Amino acid sequence: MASNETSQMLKGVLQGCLLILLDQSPSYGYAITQRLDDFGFTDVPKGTIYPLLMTMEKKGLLKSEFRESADGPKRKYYSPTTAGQTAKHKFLTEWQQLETNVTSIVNLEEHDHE
Amino acid sequence: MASNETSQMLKGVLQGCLLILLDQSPSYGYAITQRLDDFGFTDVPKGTIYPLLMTMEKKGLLKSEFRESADGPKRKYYSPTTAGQTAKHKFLTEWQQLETNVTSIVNLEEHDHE
DNA sequence: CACCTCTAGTTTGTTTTACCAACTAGAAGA
DNA sequence: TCTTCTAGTTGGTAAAACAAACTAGAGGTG
Repeated sequence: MASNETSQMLKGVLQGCLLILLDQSPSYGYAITQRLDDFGFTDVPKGTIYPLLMTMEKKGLLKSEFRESADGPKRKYYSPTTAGQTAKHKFLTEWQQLETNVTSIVNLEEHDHE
Repeated sequence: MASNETSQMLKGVLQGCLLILLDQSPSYGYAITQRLDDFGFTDVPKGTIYPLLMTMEKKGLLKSEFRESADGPKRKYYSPTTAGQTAKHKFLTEWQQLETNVTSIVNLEEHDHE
């Protein structure tokens, strides 16, 4: 739970990131948490990831399937539906827009320190 | 209210942006809404901006002062406190972190379309 | 066998924050 | 007088991240 400072800024972004990752390869909650870690999202708690996955499935963005595991309980693999892929593309353009806007404001700040 | 799609992703980001803008030059709610528009945040509703400014003042991040206006009601000018400037710097590093992380995931996606 | 650890998922409730809707009000022009 | 633009406040709602408590399987150690 190291990165709870950026917790508010995560909102909406996490869902988009999951859609991209799961579209690359279907995966399950426990593994996704570890994979997010590789991308700098250190210790996204399971209290965040599991409910999000379930909500996204309810919304019709993801579909899921249980698969047996050799060393532990069953794993619930998620992958994007067609609607999920549409949402993914929507996220990509929205993120780019947000990034552009915020960067232009942040640049104001940086030019002060020259 | 055109950009309510990105509404969730705005969370936490807006406060940081206001701190930067108000540190450049103190301003009041109505004008800030228009200024945000220049940076691509089109039509951030006043139901967002006014309560946010008040909350930030309650938190001690902003201070305010009423000034007369020649053509309308009084204007409440806001500017960052010392705590507000600290929060601004914190936002800058947190935003950079988030941007880096999301970009690395978004890049996965873009490499697929080569 | 009892206990612990790692893996894996669910559920309930809380907090933060953007936003809507309704309201008050001043100044200027038709 | 009425409308429009400017300017701010208040109350309530919805979405999303997160903590905490719970259930469980598999494997190892004392």
